[in-house]
Order: sequence, then C-alpha cells, then structure tokens
Amino acid sequence: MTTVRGARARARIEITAAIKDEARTQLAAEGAAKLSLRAVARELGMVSSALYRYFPSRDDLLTALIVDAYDSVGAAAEQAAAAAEQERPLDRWTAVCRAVRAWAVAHPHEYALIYGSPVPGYTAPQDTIVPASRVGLVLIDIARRAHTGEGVALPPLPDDLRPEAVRISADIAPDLPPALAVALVAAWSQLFGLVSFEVFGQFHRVVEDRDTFFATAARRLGQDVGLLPRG
Amino acid sequence: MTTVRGARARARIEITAAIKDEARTQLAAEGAAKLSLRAVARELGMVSSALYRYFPSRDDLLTALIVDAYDSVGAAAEQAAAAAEQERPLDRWTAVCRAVRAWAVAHPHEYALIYGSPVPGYTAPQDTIVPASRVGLVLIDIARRAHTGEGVALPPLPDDLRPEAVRISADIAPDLPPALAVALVAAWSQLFGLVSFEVFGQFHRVVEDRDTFFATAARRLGQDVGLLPRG
DNA sequence: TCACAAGCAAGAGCGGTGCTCTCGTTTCAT
DNA sequence: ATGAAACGAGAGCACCGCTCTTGCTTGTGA
Repeated sequence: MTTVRGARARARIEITAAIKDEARTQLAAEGAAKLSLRAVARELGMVSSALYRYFPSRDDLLTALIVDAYDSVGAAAEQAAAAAEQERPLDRWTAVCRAVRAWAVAHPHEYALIYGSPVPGYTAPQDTIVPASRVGLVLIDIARRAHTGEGVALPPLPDDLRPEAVRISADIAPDLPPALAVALVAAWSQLFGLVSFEVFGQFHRVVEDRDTFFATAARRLGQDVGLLPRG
Repeated sequence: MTTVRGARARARIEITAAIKDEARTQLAAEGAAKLSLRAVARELGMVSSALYRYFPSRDDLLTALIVDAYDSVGAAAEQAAAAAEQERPLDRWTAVCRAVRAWAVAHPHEYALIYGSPVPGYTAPQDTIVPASRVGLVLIDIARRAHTGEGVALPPLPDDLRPEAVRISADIAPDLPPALAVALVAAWSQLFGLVSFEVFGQFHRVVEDRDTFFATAARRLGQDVGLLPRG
C-alpha cells in the first residue's frame, strides 16, 4: 500500500505543505526574487537549516511552486471547459481563455513564475513538463471536438510550413490536420501574450476596459484556429 | 553649450558606460537574478562602494539596462521598417516582426528583462515608458500607411468594445479608426507572446523549425490588423 | 523487546550579497 | 587660492543560500 506509514511520514507531508504555503504567501507579497528560505523558516518557527530536510535547495522549492502553479492554472482551464460543456466550440474556447486570464490576474506572481522569465537556470526541470501542457491540452480538445463536429475553417498552409506542421501535428494531436495543429500552437502562445501584457503591466495607460478587450481578442483567437462564429 | 565640461565629467560618462557594459556581460552570462553589483565592481577593478557613485542601487542599474534594451529592440524594429520601405505593408509588418524576434533570440536575457516578469518592484519606472513604446510605434506606422494607402480590411467591432476602442484609438493613434487601433494592440501583445514562448522555452519539443513557424504566424498577425495579402 | 539506523531540529559557520558610513584625496568653480 | 563638491577606498551591518556537526526522536528488524 501507499498509505502513510506513521506519524513521521504524515508530519513530513504536512510540513512540506506548510513550507509551500508560506512560500506562496511570500511569493504573492514580494515576488519570486525576494522569496527567502530563511524568512520562510523564520515564519514557520523553525531554523533555516531544518528546511533543507524538505527541499534540497531554493531552486527545488521554486520548482515545486512552479509545478503547483501549472496544475492550478491547468485545473482552472479544465474546469472552465467542463462548465461550458454544452456550448459551441468558439464559446468554450473563449470561456477557457477567460479562465486562464482570471487565474493569472488573481495570481500574478505565480503566473510570472511559470510564464515570465525562467527564474532558476535556463532549462525547465523534467517535473514541470507534463503539468505545463495541461492548458494546451484543453485547447486542443476543444479544437478536436469542433473538428470532428461542425468542422473548422482554416486558411491554407504555406508550402514551406507543411513539413513542420506535419511534425507538430504528429507530436501534439496526430488526429488533427496539420494546419489546425499549427494554428493551435500559434494561438496558444498568442493567448499568453495577451495575458502576459496585462499582468506584466504593458497595457498600463493603453487598455483600460481589459475585460472587454480580452474577451474580443480571445474570441478572434478562437476564430484563428478555425472555430466558427455562428451556426 | 552642453559639451563635456572637463575630465571629470568625461570620466563619469565613460565609467557609467563601462559599468553598464560589464553588467550586460554578466546579464548575458548568468541572467538578471545573478547580476551582482559587487561582481561588476570587482571585474572593473573598483571597490563595490565606489559603484554607488554612479548607480544609487542595484535596481537603478537594472532600470538603466531596461531602458537600453528597449532602445535596442526599438532601433532594430525601426531599422527593419526602414529597410523594407518599398515593400507592401504586410511584408514590412512581417519584416519588423522578424527583426524583433531576431533581436530577442540574440539577446535572450535582455529580452527577459523587458518582456519577462518585472524584476524590481511592480510598477515600471517613468524612464522606461517612452522607450518601451518604440516597437509599438513602428507597428502603428505600418498600419497607418496601409490605411491611408491601399486600405485595410477589418472585421466589424463588437458593440461592447466600441467605447474602449475609441479610447485606445485616441490614446495611441487618433488618426486611425478604432477597430484598427484595437486590432493593433492585440496583435502587438500577441507578437510578443510568440517571441516569449520561443525565448522562454515553451516551444521546446513542440516547434522545431521556428523560423518558418514564426514567419507564418507573424504574417497572419499582420492580416489580423487588416493588412492585405496581395495586390 | 531492545538496540541500531534513519530522520530530524538546532546551532555555528562560510562565503556571498546590497547597502551605508566615514575618511582622506582629487577636481572644479568661484 | 579656497571652499565645495565629487570621488575612491575601506570597514562594517544585516541578510542571504548552503554546509557541517551535534544531539534527540522515531521507526524497525533481529
């Protein structure tokens, strides 16, 4: 069995969670740059060296927070998709986009952790790869159901992009046409361009009514992947 | 006259430049997080406290680097636009996009400084606002010349977005129709979504032939702001 | 059951950081 | 020429990530 063996193991789980919680609090308050292991330990009433029993280094703590953040935004996207189950593909698409944006606005520092400049080294740890794909999978699924349902309308693929489009399609969604796969990847990154500019303040004194602006932009993004505007 | 008054003022300019150069070197080598004032001073053969005569704090040094980076990518965009002077608007658009991407790939850490997570506090210093708009101005100018020339083709503006579109248009380009202004802002942010995902590694094991992928995506972005594909 | 290994908290300490303050010295303007 | 401003050097403060050692506690296998 994989049940908790005893008080020791249970305590370890609880303390690990408490460390991550406190770290998230400091992250939200001051940002990733000022997140300090010593301050976390201090706040938890333990000495800093004790914290290294749970996370081998500061970067490992950050990696754990990154994984959690990916899972959190991924769950938000999945939940939005499920809630819009009965709606038309384009409406489900925008619902998911808005959920991602809402999560980002609510957790700006966690968003910065996963979609801002890579903070630790330069290569993402292996643990983060799967959680990082959850939002993308939701978007792919919406497109897939539109494709097998009422169909999608896409412009033709340029000749020089066809080999790469075939490769991308094989990698992320072998059942979808290459033109759709490549449009999805582009829309995926452009969605986070919209969100990043809002969260990182590039829209300051440019866009005011960001809700409405984003809703329209997200809808056009959905049309760019071929989702049809109306019956 | 504003000429240099003496050896002292000349030395100050040179030392300030040397500090920024060395800081940029360390930035390119290790990233913004590991940029250390002491290390910069050490490398320049001066003591760390002397460096504070030139930059009041580490954040001020970073701000100076941010301004320079904005100017650098802005100059690259303007240069690309000038080089494509005679081409059709859509081709000039993609030329500018490719120049921005090329700059970002060549200077990933400087790119991260300006389009990644805000590193110092949360509000951008006043000095950065004007340089930050240079790329945007280039894109606006391309659209303006297309608009007053062969025209642009844009989908209708949703009713609920019209007030905000009018506001944006008045802010950034009063001579352009609101629908065009709002499309420009969206495309602007989406362009940096594409670039950020590539520079920050989100395309790892997803997109391989990034040159071709980006070229097509940038071209479609140009069409999204109404630039016409062919005569 | 009990000894032993593993897990754990605590403390001291190392090298590094941003930043401040003081103290002579050099440069410039009056 | 003299006084003010700018400057470089050094010491020092508080904090950081991280390591090592020292005892104590917990769980386990003989």
